[in-house]
Amino acid sequence: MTLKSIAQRLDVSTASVSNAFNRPDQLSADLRARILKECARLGYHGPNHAARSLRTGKSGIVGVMLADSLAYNFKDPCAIEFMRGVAESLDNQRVNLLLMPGGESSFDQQALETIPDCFILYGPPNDRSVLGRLQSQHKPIVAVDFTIPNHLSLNIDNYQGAYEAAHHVFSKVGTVDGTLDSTAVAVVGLRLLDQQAISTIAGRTLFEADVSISRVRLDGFRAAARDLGCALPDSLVWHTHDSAWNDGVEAAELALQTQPRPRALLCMSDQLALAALSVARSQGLRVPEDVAIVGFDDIPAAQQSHPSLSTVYQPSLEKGRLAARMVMAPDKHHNTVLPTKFIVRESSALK
Amino acid sequence: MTLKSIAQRLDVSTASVSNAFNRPDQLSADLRARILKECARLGYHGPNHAARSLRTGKSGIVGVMLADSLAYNFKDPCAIEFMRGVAESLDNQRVNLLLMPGGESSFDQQALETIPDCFILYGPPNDRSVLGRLQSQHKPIVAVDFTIPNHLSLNIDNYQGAYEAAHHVFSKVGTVDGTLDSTAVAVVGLRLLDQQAISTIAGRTLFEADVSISRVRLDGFRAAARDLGCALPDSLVWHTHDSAWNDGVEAAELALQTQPRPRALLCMSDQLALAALSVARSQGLRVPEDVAIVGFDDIPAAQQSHPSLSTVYQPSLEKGRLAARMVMAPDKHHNTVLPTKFIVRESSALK
DNA sequence: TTGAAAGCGATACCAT
DNA sequence: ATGGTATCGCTTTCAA
Repeated sequence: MTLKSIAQRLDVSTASVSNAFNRPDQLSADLRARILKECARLGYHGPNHAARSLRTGKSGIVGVMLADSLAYNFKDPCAIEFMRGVAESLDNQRVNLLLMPGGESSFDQQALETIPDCFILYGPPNDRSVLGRLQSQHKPIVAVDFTIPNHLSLNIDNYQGAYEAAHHVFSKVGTVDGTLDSTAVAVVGLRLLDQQAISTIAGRTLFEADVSISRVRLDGFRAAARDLGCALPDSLVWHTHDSAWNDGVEAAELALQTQPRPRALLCMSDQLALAALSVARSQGLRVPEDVAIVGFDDIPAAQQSHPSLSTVYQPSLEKGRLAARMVMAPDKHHNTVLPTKFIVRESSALK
Repeated sequence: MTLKSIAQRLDVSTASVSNAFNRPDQLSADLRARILKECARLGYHGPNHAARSLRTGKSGIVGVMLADSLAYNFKDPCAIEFMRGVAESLDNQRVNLLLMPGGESSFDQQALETIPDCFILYGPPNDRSVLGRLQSQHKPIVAVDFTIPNHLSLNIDNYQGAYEAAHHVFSKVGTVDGTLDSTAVAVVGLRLLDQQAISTIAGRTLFEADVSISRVRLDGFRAAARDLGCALPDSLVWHTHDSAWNDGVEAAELALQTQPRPRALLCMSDQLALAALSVARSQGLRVPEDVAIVGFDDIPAAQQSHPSLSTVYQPSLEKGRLAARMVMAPDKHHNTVLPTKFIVRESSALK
């Protein structure tokens, strides 16, 4: 069943059949009705996507490229909220969404990259080469949570959120009996270094702030400490590669092993913080009395945990919605930074 | 940059360039290396997907059609786990995934349906007409959580899980002082009727068991009650249209309003049960002492709630993995029913 | 091993 | 308002 065969059967031109589907104003209502009716009867359900796309150069699909594998992102509550926001905006515009992994890409994968009309990049793709490829297509691109020169970007105010969180924590536990305590606060960081292993950042080279949101968060932490006259030694800042439960557990165990034991843990994601919470509990530590714990993101589970988690709220859903709107109408938008907000809950509620 | 222009620049045939990408054995290693190198230099990143797909009739994409909108499914923990499973299997095979909404579809949407090489249908599509359209394409289809004649299907044992859950609940609260109590248990059901409004099923026409997994669960509940000599009156079985928080709250409020108040709530999803939990709490009811609550699915939040939620575990992740494997190799698979298992936790832990 | 050419299914220009 | 036809970029058969 092709458009052509339909045209022959009805003894009209292919153009008319095509127009019946795509440009109702180009033919009489009568003819259009007849064509559409016959198509339904013969089981022709409309133009083939590949052919139409080849001819028009458009696909009606927005590509959402994730930083790494799809499976990983389906485990990340922030990514899920983000995708939900994108889906919501796109649904409204009757546009479709192709999820693309940002890992190493074979030739077959690369062919995929030619499908979408525009791209939302959720974080810098693991495979750095895709960036150049996408740019060479000259299609709209929106970078989320990072920046690409000469393209729209959408970020959140990591610095401010981190600053507020750290300010709160340091002012609670940064001094002991009025004297500065440089061992009071440890950080469970995420992707601060270019390594898989969990370790402190002491003596290592950090990612720069322009490529790593974690680095920005760390800078926020540090600034708050400094402004309060406190210190945040590198030897108390831990790096993890993934935000997965196991990494959080391992890093939290190491962090809480330090002598003297830190009185607070600043975590760079709620997932890490939740894992830390469970480590603290299993070590018989009271939260927040023995150790305060603060997260980042404000995923749904943060409110539901016990104790509930103090954290930095970021508007993941709204970020997704906006990213979709931006990429659909790039000319009507500017680079944007969405606000974040520190939320005090039980896990840091020291008097 | 097209394959043809590359061929001209290098003074070779288009066939050779194509072969360089697709069939290394069809040309000398030297020539291939030269072609690939020049492509990289000139910024040709491989064949255009639409053209290749038009020509070969394959796309390297698996379509995952959800029952309704994408946004709705990104809110459903089961759907997310399922998609994660699919993504995991597909990642391994270097195949890609196109998420497709199963709601009402415009012509543009219908064009999308011609892209994938095969389809996973996660629940019966809201728009019933897509089923016929997909079938007429003669591509592999796997139906998940429902059945299509002459196509592979993958289900879970809803009946057994529901039976176990209800058996547990009725044997705890089904009799009072040794006499049968037909008001002991209410059901918060999901999509039992073809209506949006929340109501009991008394006097209404239920979906049949072959199109509604909820109906199967209800049948399991009923059978367990019957086997224990108890009753499950239609007037205590509530229907909701969505598994969203608000629906759960509303249905639970109505259910708990019945006089005498039910001693247990059998909910058809954990989302509904969690909402019921919160209703019970806000009414000052103790769970499980005043009212026991049981869910279905065993989403992650079920263990984390307080009290933790008794529920029927279903292997959503594994279901996704298997669905992907089935659709990629339909001949090697048969219709499958995955087991479910009732898990007792605190919300029904009556002695 | 390489090249020429047909054709995948649709669109849109240009005639009529 | 309708029809004829070149063309989108690529794959693949067949011949050289």
